[in-house]
Amino acid sequence: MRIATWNVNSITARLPRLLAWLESSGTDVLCVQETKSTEEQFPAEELRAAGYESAVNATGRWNGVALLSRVGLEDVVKGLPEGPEYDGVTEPRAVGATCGPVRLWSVYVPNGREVGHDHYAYKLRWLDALRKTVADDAAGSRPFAVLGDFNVAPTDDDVWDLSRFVGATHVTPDERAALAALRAEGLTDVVPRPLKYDRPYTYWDYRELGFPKNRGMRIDLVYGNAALAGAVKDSYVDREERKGKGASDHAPVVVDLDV
DNA sequence: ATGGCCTGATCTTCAGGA
Repeated sequence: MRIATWNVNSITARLPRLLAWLESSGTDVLCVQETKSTEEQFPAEELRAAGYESAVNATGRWNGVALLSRVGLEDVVKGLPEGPEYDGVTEPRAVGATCGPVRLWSVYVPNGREVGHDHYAYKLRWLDALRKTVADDAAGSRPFAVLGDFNVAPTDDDVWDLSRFVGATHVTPDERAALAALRAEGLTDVVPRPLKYDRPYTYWDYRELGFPKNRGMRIDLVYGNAALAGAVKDSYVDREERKGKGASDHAPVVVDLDV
């Protein structure tokens, strides 16, 4: 079984590439982030024609997440039950479902903007709400994972030049502690192998030739419980999908499971 | 070549991304 996560940066703009990639990669379940769509705009019919059911949590031009599955889609939960609001709004950043033998969450963790910003405090509260939401499944015996754009680089090796991130979000001790607390519930960081160079970056800024210069970050993560992590046969970053015209600024992270 | 982005909506300008 092949599962994957991909921040597509607009599912409408990415639809041709998304459909082509689903077919070429043979992915069974894809966790999608940044749909930048309403649920009405979401291309569920096109995906259904390609063989995928959709579970969508999306409200408009910002955020938006989905689960696409061709192996079943049951017990859908939209949003974190105890998730915090930002500016009085509960943003669409999480959706969970059971897809055949595995239960998965697709998440888009808040960016944080700047250390000390209200959005940064919101990011930390959001990660704690995620931890509480997944604790039971993380400790359970059914294969389970949280996949998505975590907007945190877990280690110093997960950014292309640490000196460029002094004082910035994504690398602070508090953000990394929030990931550690998530792992402490029983989740393992399933680190993919890079297809090129030595580090498995998943995001490269559109600006300043970030991708050609391999100025990347590993912020799209797969956190699996023991049953899922133990079933991993392979995992890689499909950097080929970051190439060319009409690419997202994130590449898919693929995980092959023997389940 | 010493610069260099992309998206959708508020739409020729902006917020947000990280």
